Amino acid sequence: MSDADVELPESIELAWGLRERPGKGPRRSLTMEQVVAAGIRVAEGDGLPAVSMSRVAGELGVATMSLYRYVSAKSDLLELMADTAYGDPPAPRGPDEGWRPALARWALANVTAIHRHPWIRQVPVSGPPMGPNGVRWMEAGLAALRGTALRGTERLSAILLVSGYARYWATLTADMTEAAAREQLSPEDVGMRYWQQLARLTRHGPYPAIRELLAEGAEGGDDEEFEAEWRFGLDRILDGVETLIRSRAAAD
Amino acid sequence: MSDADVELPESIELAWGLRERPGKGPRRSLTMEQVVAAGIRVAEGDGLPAVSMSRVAGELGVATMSLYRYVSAKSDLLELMADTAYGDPPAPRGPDEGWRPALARWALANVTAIHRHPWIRQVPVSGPPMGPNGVRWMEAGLAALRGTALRGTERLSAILLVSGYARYWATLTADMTEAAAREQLSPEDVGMRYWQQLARLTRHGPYPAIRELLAEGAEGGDDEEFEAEWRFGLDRILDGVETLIRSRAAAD
DNA sequence: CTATTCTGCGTGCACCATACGCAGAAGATA
DNA sequence: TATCTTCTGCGTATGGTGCACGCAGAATAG
Repeated sequence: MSDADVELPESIELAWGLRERPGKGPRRSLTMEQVVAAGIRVAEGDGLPAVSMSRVAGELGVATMSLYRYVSAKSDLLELMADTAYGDPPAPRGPDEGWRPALARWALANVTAIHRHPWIRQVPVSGPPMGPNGVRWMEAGLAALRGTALRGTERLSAILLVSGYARYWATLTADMTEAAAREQLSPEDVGMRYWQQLARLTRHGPYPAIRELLAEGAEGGDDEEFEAEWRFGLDRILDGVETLIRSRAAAD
Repeated sequence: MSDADVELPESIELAWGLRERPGKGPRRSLTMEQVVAAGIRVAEGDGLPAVSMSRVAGELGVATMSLYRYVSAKSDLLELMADTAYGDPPAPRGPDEGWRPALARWALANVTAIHRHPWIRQVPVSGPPMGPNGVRWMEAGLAALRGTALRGTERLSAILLVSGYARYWATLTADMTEAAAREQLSPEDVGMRYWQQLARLTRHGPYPAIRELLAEGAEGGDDEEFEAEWRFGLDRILDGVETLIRSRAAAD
């Protein structure tokens, strides 16, 4: 099975620059980068819902349908936008760096990337990463675990786990921040309000565990608290990975 | 601060049945349940994109705009649909059941719920759970961790972590299954094809960790392999939680 | 019996993704 | 140089979308 003739989706080939310019026909007046950049500009300014084909085309001064010469559907454009927005992965694991701090850095970089472009989280994921940056992030994540006793598929599962958590976390916090901004409140207030609402809903009825939680005093959301909750989840995952690595190492 | 007068979003109040029928005016001809059920029926049959206000209204034999007497925006309807589709949480932790099997059951129930209604994963989450079922699931998750040495916020973080992973995992597998069905392939083939595509893209260039992974033989996706990867992630998380519980217990 | 309030819903608006096909540009071939 | 082939941008058209607005009439309160 030779890899040379594996078929690739059109927009992926374009994004990787694997497409030779066809001999005939007029020159293209746009580049893929320009189209994607225009989409990002719109999303950055007015949010993902504002990204319509006509709006993006307007941004570039071309007709709406011209975009379909670069992208086979809107979803393609969105995917490429997300890939571009992730940007460069964090620096690879240094020679003296352990897998754990390296993976923690990688996880944080995931969160930062989403927070820098909050609209990313609304781009529906439609499969494993194939864009140039997505693959580079994958490489960086796997590199953090090189040399450990983990098998290949386990390494992959581990970084999928971490990135899933990071995405989930970034989504949650970005949602709260946006809700707060929309209603001219502080994020702390939004958190507080949620606890009050939950308290009202669960005051009566079979919710002992929730009431126990609320009674403990729900200090809802100053910045350190946020940070602490992120660390909590991440540390749980990394502890789990460490447990496995140790047991693997002990078995050899 | 009395909880009694905390303001709640309109559709939430309606869903919890906290709204007394106003004296005046004509009787409503529909119930919230009917509207939500109609939306679910459409999503179930033709996918979430097919859920338009007019389509749902048609399903009920009423005019499009009538729905807005029950729901303040389409996003409200989607949220309520998701809440309803989650259905009953799994059975609470039994008296002889440890926290770990209980939480594992809860995690699996999350996955099952999404797989049973795959469109759920395309409903954008816009905040912490407030629907009746969402809160009940929360209660069940917290209950699994009652009696452990964990603090309240830690318990919450832990179940958020688990449910985030479950959602992420269910999304990934559902995406693959749908892609396979759409192209008349088996899920194994779709996985295999991805590895081939990745191999082609990373054949040249700075991707040593990925090539190492691919060289190890990427047995892509029979059912046990799937199951094993799910267990991998879940066990990592639970190991992490266990580590913390042990250290807390030792400290006392 | 009247005033009030809430109902379902018809109309209208702005906007959306994208199928189709055409005129003309550019290189390939003769 | 002339013709052919292919690819370009894009105008037009289709069949949707969510939802603001306001009206006629139903039901209850006083």
